[in-house]
Amino acid sequence: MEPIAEKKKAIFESTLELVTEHGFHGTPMSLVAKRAGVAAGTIYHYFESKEKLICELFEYVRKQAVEVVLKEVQSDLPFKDCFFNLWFSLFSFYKENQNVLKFFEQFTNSPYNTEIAVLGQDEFHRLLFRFFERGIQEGHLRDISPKILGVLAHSNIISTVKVQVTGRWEVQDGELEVIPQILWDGMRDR
Amino acid sequence: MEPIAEKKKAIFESTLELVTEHGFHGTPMSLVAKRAGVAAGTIYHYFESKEKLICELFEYVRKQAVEVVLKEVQSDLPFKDCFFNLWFSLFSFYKENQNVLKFFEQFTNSPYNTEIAVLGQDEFHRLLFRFFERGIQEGHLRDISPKILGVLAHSNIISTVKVQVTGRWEVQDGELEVIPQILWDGMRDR
Amino acid sequence: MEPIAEKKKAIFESTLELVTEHGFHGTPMSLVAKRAGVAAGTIYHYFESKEKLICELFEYVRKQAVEVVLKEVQSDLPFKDCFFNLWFSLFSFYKENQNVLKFFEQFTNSPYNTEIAVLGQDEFHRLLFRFFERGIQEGHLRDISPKILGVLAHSNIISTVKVQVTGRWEVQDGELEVIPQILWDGMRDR
Amino acid sequence: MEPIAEKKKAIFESTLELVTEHGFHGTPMSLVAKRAGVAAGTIYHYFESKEKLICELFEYVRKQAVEVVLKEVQSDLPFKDCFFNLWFSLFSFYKENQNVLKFFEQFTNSPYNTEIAVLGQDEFHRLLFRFFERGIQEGHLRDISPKILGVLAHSNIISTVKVQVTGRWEVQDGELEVIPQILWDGMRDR
DNA sequence: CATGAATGAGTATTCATTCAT
DNA sequence: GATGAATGAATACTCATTCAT
Repeated sequence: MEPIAEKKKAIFESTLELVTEHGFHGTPMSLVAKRAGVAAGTIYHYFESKEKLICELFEYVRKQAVEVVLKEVQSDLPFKDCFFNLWFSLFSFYKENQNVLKFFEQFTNSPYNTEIAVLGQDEFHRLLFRFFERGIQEGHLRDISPKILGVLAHSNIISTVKVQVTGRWEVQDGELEVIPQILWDGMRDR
Repeated sequence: MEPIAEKKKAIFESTLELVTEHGFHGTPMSLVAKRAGVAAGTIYHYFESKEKLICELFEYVRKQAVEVVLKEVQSDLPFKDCFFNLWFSLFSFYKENQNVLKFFEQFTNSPYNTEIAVLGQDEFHRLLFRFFERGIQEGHLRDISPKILGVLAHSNIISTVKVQVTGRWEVQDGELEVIPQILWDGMRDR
Repeated sequence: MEPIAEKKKAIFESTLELVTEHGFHGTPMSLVAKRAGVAAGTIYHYFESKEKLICELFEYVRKQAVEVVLKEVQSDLPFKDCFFNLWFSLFSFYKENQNVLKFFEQFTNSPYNTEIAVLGQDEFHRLLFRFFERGIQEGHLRDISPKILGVLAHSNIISTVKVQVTGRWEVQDGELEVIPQILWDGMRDR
Repeated sequence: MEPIAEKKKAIFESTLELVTEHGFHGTPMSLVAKRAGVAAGTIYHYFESKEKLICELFEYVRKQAVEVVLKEVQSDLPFKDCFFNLWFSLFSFYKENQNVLKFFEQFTNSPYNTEIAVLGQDEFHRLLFRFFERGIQEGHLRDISPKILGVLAHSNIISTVKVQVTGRWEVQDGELEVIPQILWDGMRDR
């Protein structure tokens, strides 16, 4: 895989910032170009159209999330440890990359999002679902569709990030650790 | 409270449909007008601008969700029953009004959403948070910020709706009931 | 001549104020209506269209100027006295009705002004020109086209009003009287 | 000073023609573009908005008038000769550029005209007033505010142009020369 | 007579995209 | 590859005018 051209990366970063701040429509190509330090026409050497740019940016950013999941899921630790590690890793990732999170949500609910209409077609969710399948098969989790477990877990993480940011929720000592515990206690087999 | 003018309502419905289908930018006022069966200029008798229309639509739709919550929260049933009733009521509401759900998510992540930047300023969340506060005080739930409990519960419901729709998850017999149970088992005091 | 209906007059006044302040285009009929205290539709009982309203307002206002001229021109005083009286009367009229003056100038240079493309077709200029013709015939003024004398005199008056207002010219004692004197000294026969 | 871009000039010319013919409101940007031979959007590369276009056109055109004045005012001729030269130069300028004259008057009486609310803030009037100040100091003219002398002279010139055009005044032999003479005879010191 | 909701043609402006340099 | 001037289709919004009440 060739390393991403420097300008291409600059365009990605510029787009990410602008879109999370002003939305897709509030982000004209001319602005993307200016902030990336290139000419408007240059963008079209790297991307067919605005739509393609947005979609490729989504792929680009999602890969980062995939890597976070991949690292924890491949570990040899017992399932429960993997589970908690995954929770905290993803939490930290979204917490430290809030514009990535915002971009995901904007994209998901936009008309750009066509391909991924079907859940589980992408690497991120495939990994996630397989992980929860393992948890079921190893007898740690309730025997319910791994899809639902994965989605519940993911939304649990995202909500926690968002409530900390927009909810102005001041986390008390040890309070954060309770949240994945809530999730685990709910999903574990009984 | 005066009843909403017929045309105003038609404009609301038309906007809701179009925006959930094509996004804010993909929804020109001319189309809104045509589908509502009014002239373009007529919209501006009822709404100052497109932005105002979107925001008022949000208020209009949110009220519907508030009523669902209100009904369950005011009941005299024991907390646990309330909890499950609330879960299923909101689930049904979103399931039957999928475009409302989609509109919420689009709006929340759009630049239109300014006022509600702070969680808990609106009636919906106030009710929700108060309900979970009650659960804590009555000793049913873990002693953690009711804000986080409320948000977790809400995202749990929404995710369930979404996974059924976009995840093409075929619910098995009795499988749906497990989900609020997961939530409850996780959050209940121990 | 029937007295002008009260509402019609209110519409005239409202239009005059708004047009002098915001121009023709900056004066929507709805605003005219609101300031006149009538409904938008009511205007169309009195005036065929916006254009007609503007033109009739022009006639209405011009009549006031005509009366000023008429009064001085009909007097039995010697020509020179008439001349100075006319100068001061018109000066006072414009000074005290600055929005009339502004409206005249706006109207004259607007596309509404069609009919009066030819100078001297209207009562105001007819009176003016006849007065200067008398001055020539009586041997007081240079023998040059009375049209040009009339126009020069009128523009002299208007300029004096305008320079006092926009020029922030503080008139010194006796300085104002010099101006018609300048005019007279220039035009008188020699 | 860089030379004005060719397209910018074309836009200026197109605007001048259309505005003098149909007024500001009667001149849509699309027409300006078409007559200038550019695309509608192109105008916005050179001008922020219609308002800016109008205002810059005013500056552009006023410069031409300033140059006419400058040339005559700087001359070493005796004051009286300068006076008559200035009169005829400005007269010719307005006569040959009637749409410039019309544009000036439209602009002056429009809501676009904000800055120049105060007389004498602009180069044109500064030059004019200084010239008449000289005439007073050299003892040629009556000792009255040079502002009023300047404005009277200017309006005298403009009126002459207008009366020739709209008044359908056929100038007789030697008749035109009388007009600046009238002005001079009125203003000269006695 | 009076109202003001409704109309819809008209317009300034934006912005994704192209292409000559 | 890179530029940015030029394009023109698309769209939010205004406002003169009408007409049912």
